[in-house]
Amino acid sequence: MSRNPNWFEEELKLALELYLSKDLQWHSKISDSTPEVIALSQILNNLDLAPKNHGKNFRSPSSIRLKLANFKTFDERYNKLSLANTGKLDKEIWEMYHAKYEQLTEECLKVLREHFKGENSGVVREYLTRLGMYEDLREEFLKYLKEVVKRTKDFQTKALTEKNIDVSRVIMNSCYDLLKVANDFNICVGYQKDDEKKQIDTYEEHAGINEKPIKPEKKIGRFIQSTFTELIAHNYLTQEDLEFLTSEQSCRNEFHIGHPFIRKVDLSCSISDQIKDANGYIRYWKEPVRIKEQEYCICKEWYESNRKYYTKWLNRIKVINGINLSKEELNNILCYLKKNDEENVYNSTEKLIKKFFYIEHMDIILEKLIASGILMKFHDSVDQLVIEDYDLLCDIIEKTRK
DNA sequence: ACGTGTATGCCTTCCATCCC
DNA sequence: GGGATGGAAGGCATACACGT
Repeated sequence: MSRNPNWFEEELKLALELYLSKDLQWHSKISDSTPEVIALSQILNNLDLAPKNHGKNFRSPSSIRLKLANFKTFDERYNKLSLANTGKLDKEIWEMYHAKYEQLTEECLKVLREHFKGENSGVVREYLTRLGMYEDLREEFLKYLKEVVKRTKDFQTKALTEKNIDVSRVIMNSCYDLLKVANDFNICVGYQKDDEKKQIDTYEEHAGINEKPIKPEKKIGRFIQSTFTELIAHNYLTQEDLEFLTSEQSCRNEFHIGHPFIRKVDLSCSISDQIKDANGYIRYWKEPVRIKEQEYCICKEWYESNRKYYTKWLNRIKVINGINLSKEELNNILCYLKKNDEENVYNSTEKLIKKFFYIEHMDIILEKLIASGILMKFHDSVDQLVIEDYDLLCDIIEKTRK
């Protein structure tokens, strides 16, 4: 591949302008993805000075960074040499302009007006605006845009407490539209990166009244790994649970998966064969977990359709094994809650503590029932506790029955 | 010299197809 | 229709090449 041409005087002026406009901290953190570096690269690629049919690496962000590093060599603010082998012209341009930034800016504007032939959108426009190519109304506009976004978000928060679900939905959708327009504008003027756009998308799925914005769920595999490790860390699994999880039939019934949830492994032998099924296909994650002095591998064959079964089991384990109560006592509390619910009698923290005065730390137990999703505080009130997951409640009553 | 791009291989996730 | 099976595709870490 032919070598890129040496830097032209005009290009060096633009590079030096960027160099001088930034502080030492900025220089210490630049990379090929720094917006100003990208912008300058795009500008240099669109000067009519650039040779036709130049290679794709012509004045790439990497080369811009290198040129900036070259200027660093001359900079007295750095007490050590940055890069040797700087160009002769680099030195000349540095000597000519490093103490005359205002004059350099004028020169750069002249270069751009005469030689820049490219598009001026996004980061490039921002860069040119900084140099004074355009009047900057952007700053002013962005200030108002920020205020609009802030107020829109306030509306969203208020919509969460709106009692009429249809009204809530209409407000949420309108807010969503507004935020999307603001977001698109921010991206268009290079104020926000493309990947930050996702934050707005989560609002689209918002269901309305009394529900938190829906966050994208962890992928099933990661979800299993993180929550199961949490159970192990809290020592929630009993010997009986472990036997259940190593049984193919039990796991098929409970989780609808085709392999035992966990499989005992022998660390003295190679693990690679122990994570395979009878046909030699890998069905377990290779990193074993340690539970009660025994190593186990976790089944990796989880699909999104299994999530509901696993979550149900997980919540049950968290309540039954995570609340320090006998099954009988837990059953009493849950039956009482169920009965009240059926008779439209409301529950409150105070009332339940009073009723179960003989159980220690009833307040903590109620918090755990809320955390597990069985109960919820209606409109964040401690005075009114309602059943959030009736099925889970009944499921646990069934499991704790004598 | 060093950050970035690319290739590689292993591991994980998910999909298409088969079979009961 | 739904579970079992095989394998494709995706994800990720790592090594290495590249540019200047």
